Amino acid sequence: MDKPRVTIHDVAEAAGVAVSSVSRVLSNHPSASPNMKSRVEAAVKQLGYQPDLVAQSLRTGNTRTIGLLMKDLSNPFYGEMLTFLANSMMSAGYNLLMMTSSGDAEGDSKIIEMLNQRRMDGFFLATVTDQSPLLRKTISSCRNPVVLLDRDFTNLDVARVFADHATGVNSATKDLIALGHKNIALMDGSAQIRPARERSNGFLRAINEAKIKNGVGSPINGILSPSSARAKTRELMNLPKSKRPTAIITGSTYVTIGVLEALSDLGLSPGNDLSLVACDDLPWLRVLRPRISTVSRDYQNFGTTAADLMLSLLGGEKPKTITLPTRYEARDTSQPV
Amino acid sequence: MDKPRVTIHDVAEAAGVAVSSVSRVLSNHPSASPNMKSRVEAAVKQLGYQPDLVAQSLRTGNTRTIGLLMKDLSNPFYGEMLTFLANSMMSAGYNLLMMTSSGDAEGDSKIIEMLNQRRMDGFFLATVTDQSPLLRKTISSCRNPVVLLDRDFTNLDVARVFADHATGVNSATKDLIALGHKNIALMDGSAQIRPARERSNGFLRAINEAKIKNGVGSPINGILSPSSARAKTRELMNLPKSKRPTAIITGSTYVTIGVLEALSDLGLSPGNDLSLVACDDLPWLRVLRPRISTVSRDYQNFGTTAADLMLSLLGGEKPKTITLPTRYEARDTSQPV
DNA sequence: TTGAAAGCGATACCAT
DNA sequence: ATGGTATCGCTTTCAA
Repeated sequence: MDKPRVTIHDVAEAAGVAVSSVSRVLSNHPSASPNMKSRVEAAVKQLGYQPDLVAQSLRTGNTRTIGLLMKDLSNPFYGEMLTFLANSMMSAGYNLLMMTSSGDAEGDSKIIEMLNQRRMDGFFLATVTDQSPLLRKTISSCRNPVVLLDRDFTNLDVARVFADHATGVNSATKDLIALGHKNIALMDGSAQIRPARERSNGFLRAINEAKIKNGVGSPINGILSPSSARAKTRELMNLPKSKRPTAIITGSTYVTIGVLEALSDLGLSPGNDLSLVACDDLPWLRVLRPRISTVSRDYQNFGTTAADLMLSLLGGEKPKTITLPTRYEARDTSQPV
Repeated sequence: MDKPRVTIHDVAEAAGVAVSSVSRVLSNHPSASPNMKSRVEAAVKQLGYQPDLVAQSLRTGNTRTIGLLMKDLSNPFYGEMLTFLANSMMSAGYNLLMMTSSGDAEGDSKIIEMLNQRRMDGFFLATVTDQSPLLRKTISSCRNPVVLLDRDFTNLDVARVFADHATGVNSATKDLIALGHKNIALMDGSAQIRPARERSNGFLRAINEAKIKNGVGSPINGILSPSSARAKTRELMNLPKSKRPTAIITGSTYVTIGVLEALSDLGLSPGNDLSLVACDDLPWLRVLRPRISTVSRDYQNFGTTAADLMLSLLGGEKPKTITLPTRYEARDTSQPV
């Protein structure tokens, strides 16, 4: 039942050679006679020896493991993206130690420190905020390569993968304006992280360029669940007609779900009673009727790009920032006022 | 830039004490004078010392890390569930090393071996199949506690968390039969894993008890993507009327999406032209109209139950199997023939 | 080509 | 209560 662990010493003994020789054979060192090789390999096979990766890490100083921190594995976009990230890293021989964010900067900071203590070879970070000086400092203390996933700590010598949310939302907003909308609501999550800020930027740029005064006012941030999106939407739709939005742009999937629920509550139909653009084009959106207009990003591309970037850093290259496109696609719910 | 790592030796030297004393203070050993304590703590603080967890693992033999293997992080149910699993384990002081399945038994077997070499303190496994002797053998060689996530390797001394798919699907099927359906199709994923098999069982039990001969025949397995579900559905709906299903039960989210796409292609509306029951009640289903009948399981419950079970095993308790309920909820798409 | 031994950074036993 | 030292399992330098 409790078989003893077989170590490199056992192999050496069984083969009648020194441990250093065993190590050489196992790591394909050039100087190893065919005879030595076969003896060691026979012993390895016979004993079913498997190297202890913890000991190996302590000695060599690298773990071949990348730490990953993100807020929320249940976020559909990140879930999809992660599959590709993980697969790319795995086929390059790296593993992922995944941590879910605690929800605040102090907690995330602690997690990153822990990953450091575990000697991670690299870090993928999607922290809960990118505006915290504490987190900024903790990240700067990471001894190994860092790739930020759509987070924008400034003046940090790390790599970044961005999605160009601003351009996509800007196109969407411009299209809605061209369709005659003057009361457009952007409902989004936390402005503590880059994506929501970028969407705001793209949105406001279009509003300002068109020189309309947007009846709804500024982007609405801090909506973190379907239920709060639902409540907020009902509130908006009950405004006096002059301030009531004729179009809504939803920044995240959770918001989209809540908005759709609210519209259903109110007996309003998107595309008909108001226009709607959703950010993130997930599979289930394809089965909704009417077809909802979207601003989409490619999660496969995001995942593999982040992995490639990490691998280049591990290979000694310099950190850089890569921005991936987003695309506005008008469907049934982009309609004239 | 490349600051040297500060070790326990550095702390000992700075404090003018022995390394063993530093270790004692850090692990709250009873015999440590207040004076010693304060000297060490001062040195730790001054140097910013943080223990090396790799070295610690090698010495103590435990990593406080649980290995996790699953097919597909993008599977929405597992994504949601994982959040709760991860949070529970983290608050108990454990981390998760997450691996995505390679797609075949050999690959999964290799991954589990690797996790073993990394000295994981435990294993959460949702392998790509639970019918492989190779995998069975590899799992039995795990030295630390194993919790199977809805996988059913028999005669293995490990813990299991099951969802009672059979009962939920059985209720759904019975309801459809009561509504007059005699041609019911169950479309599902791989029968290599327990969930699809259980759904088949629950389905067939209802069919046989009702003594109807189901026009569609046996459950349809092996549907792994929306596109193949879409193709299969079109094929079914083009059958001669006597064999054409009047109701469909979809075993997974991917299948549900594909079926809905196909129905849209064919100009058929669920609830009206045929009945439909979907397994797994995800948030976005709530915004579809008509409301789709579902067989649901509680992902939060699944995640925390799995975590609690693992923690009990780590605490020395015996492995057991826990089965969690599923629930059939009739909505707008369970209609009379 | 091969073996002996030092060392990675901790913990814990054994003296004192 | 404290210090010295063996040990965890491996890699790598240094001699032979």
